[in-house]
Amino acid sequence: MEAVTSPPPDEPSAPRLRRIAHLDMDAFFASVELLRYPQLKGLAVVIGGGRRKVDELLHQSPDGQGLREPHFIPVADFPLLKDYVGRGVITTATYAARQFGVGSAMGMMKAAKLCPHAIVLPVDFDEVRRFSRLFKSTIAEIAPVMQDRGVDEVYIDFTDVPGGQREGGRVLARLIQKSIFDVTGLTCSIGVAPNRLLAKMASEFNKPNGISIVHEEDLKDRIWPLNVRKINGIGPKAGEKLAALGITTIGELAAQDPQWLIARFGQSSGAWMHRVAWGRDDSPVVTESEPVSMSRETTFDRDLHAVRDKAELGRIFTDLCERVAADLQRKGYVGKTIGIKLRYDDFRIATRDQTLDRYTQDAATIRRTAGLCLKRVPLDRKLRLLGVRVGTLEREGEVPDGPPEPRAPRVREADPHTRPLF
DNA sequence: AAGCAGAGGTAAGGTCTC
DNA sequence: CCAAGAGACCTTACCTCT
Repeated sequence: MEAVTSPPPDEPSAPRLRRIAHLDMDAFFASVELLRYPQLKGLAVVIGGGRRKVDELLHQSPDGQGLREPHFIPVADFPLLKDYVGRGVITTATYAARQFGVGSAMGMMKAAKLCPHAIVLPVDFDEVRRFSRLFKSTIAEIAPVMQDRGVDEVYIDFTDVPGGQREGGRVLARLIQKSIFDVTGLTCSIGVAPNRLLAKMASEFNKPNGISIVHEEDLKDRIWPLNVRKINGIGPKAGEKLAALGITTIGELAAQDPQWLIARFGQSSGAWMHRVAWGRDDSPVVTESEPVSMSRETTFDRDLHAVRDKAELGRIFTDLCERVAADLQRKGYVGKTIGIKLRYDDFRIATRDQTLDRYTQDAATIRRTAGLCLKRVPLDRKLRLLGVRVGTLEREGEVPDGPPEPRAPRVREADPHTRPLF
């Protein structure tokens, strides 16, 4: 038996509890922009969805030569406003702009009306990604079991990290918060709880720059009073359906008979709803995962007609295929299921796909297969969006080679009234 | 010839998230 | 005529094989 040289970081006699953290960067996109352009602090700023034209306009010098710092243009002062921002949406807005009712996913035109003096900035995705990598690597050095959840969010398993048990995780959360601020100058909010589900809700309790600790026994007091929409996975549709059934809070959801929920939401969703309302979730923090699909899609500047705008559509289509192919090649993946997506002028969506008998990352193959998909979809309405997707991905080089028994693709007949157009 | 059950794949649509 | 883009996952239906 060797002598104890230093005290263990956590209470030695206490049982080790599962402690999961959810970390959310505060107003990430806007904060990154403000770091770069501090002169905008306190002003109404809307950050646009990266429409190419907005980007061009803001970075173009007045004489049309070369790139420069973005102009700070109030949205109302855009020349040919509609041409530039007509179909774009706001990614995020600063608090000063939010006061006017401007918010995420709102159309730019609407934002222009609500807050004409707001400054428009294009999203600088490279810069956002740079800060994303920065804060994530900072976390990973302290707590290696970390799961990506988009650019500004992660889950962290505190259970076996030194300090992860102290004060329910508060000590480690503080350390991570401080480290991120030291490295990036950005603040974040952290929730620590027995599982991911509760941690995600907890991280919202004390924003911005806050820490919130939730224990099993807090369920009744702190979770059940919340609206069901606070549950990650209950969106507008399910929220509305629950409301129509007279269920508003998580507590009311928890009070329902599981079978009653299953009868209304299906086996999987119904059972899941009951589980999460009781705060139950044993999903692990997954440190790495493989992509399932890659896609490219674009909304046109104006609605396009399959016949009249055939040439333009064809160019866009080819370009999308080439971009997906380039993405696959750059990231080292091949895929087997080729699909298209289109959105009509009335916003209805149609998708078609076809599974090949061999994996590919080749633009021409993708283009050819996607073209077949396109023939199976009605093209009598104008289109506003076109997308190309490649699914059933495998890492390049690790592909089970060739099909044992190539099966003829089961393809539904194209509508006889629709002609293959491009 | 018809029927059933279960597994696994394919296809289409939908929901949800950031 | 306000309403992006990328990705994951679910449900339902249908097909094939055993």
